Amino acid sequence: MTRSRNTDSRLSTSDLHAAVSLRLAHHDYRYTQGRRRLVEAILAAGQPVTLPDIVVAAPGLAPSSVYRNLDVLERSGVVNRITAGGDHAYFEFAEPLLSHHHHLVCVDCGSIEDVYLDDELEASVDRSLAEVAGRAGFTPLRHSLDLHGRCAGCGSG
Amino acid sequence: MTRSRNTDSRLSTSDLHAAVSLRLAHHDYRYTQGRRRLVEAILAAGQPVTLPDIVVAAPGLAPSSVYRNLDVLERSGVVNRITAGGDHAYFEFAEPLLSHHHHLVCVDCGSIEDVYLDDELEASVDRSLAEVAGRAGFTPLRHSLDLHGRCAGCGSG
DNA sequence: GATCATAATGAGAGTAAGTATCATTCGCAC
DNA sequence: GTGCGAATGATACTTACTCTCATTATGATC
Repeated sequence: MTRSRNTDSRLSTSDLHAAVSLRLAHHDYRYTQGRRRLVEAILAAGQPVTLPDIVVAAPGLAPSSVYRNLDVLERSGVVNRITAGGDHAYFEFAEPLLSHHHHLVCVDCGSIEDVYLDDELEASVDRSLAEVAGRAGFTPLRHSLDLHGRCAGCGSG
Repeated sequence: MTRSRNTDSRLSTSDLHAAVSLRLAHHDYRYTQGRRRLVEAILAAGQPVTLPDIVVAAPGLAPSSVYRNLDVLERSGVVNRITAGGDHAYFEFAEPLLSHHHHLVCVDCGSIEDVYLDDELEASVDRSLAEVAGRAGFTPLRHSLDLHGRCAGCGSG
């Protein structure tokens, strides 16, 4: 298990709840018990999770509510949806609740791990993307840079 | 409509068919009439397309066969599947049938446009990704660098 | 703390992208 | 031309996700 900046970049639980509450309030959403438990399930995972992951980790949560609330959290900028091609979408905290990072996506098992690149490269990427976006009349919101391959568990087969 | 290197980076139709035929043969697949028409529909689009795009453009093709054949083409390295979160997956020719590029993904309408970055930046990205992949015991196959935002048609709203 | 308007919940029905099935047809080798 | 295995395509199926709606929780106001 590689130790990444992931662990360090997390807010404390109380800070996280405060930040989430603020963002939900800004969109006129309530921070209910179910949403709090959902946020804690994602926090506890420490990596991108699918709906089944969440329901297993927090059996009291109804799948339909989890789907609905993941949508609410995404709309409020609390959570990002990662659609990497597997059966399920993955969810993780959005910036700046989790600092800017990218993903190692395993083409075999579908697992997703967070990785961090140095700021200089990120800046170059943003500059280049801004340039090509400008040419296309495209308004950038965020970029995603994922590495697809085989995770340590699945081997290089 | 922005003019990109997209148009220039395409092979001629006959070269494309030859390359596809080779790749299919290498995987013991036949290059049938239906697969040929599918390839031509993707070529004619000149950008990533969904299954409905293909079926509309080539009404003679049966959806079930198109799905199956897109799978065959993906397995043979002819086509890449892009899952960007919309309702449908997008398909386009894989490298080197189409030269290495990235995507502008519209968060409103879901459309995907190809863009090209300079080789120096690509090299830096690859170096950095190789480094973090190595630390995680991850075997890289390819990277995807997509810019999410709003396309010229959807505005900055 | 009680009341109330409104939002959230959750069980289940519904939707639709994509896959599996299988009898028929096609393509290639001989 | 014959024959065998692969490809086709209509259809049934699977399943991730969404919608519905009666019930319940939430937070503001008194």
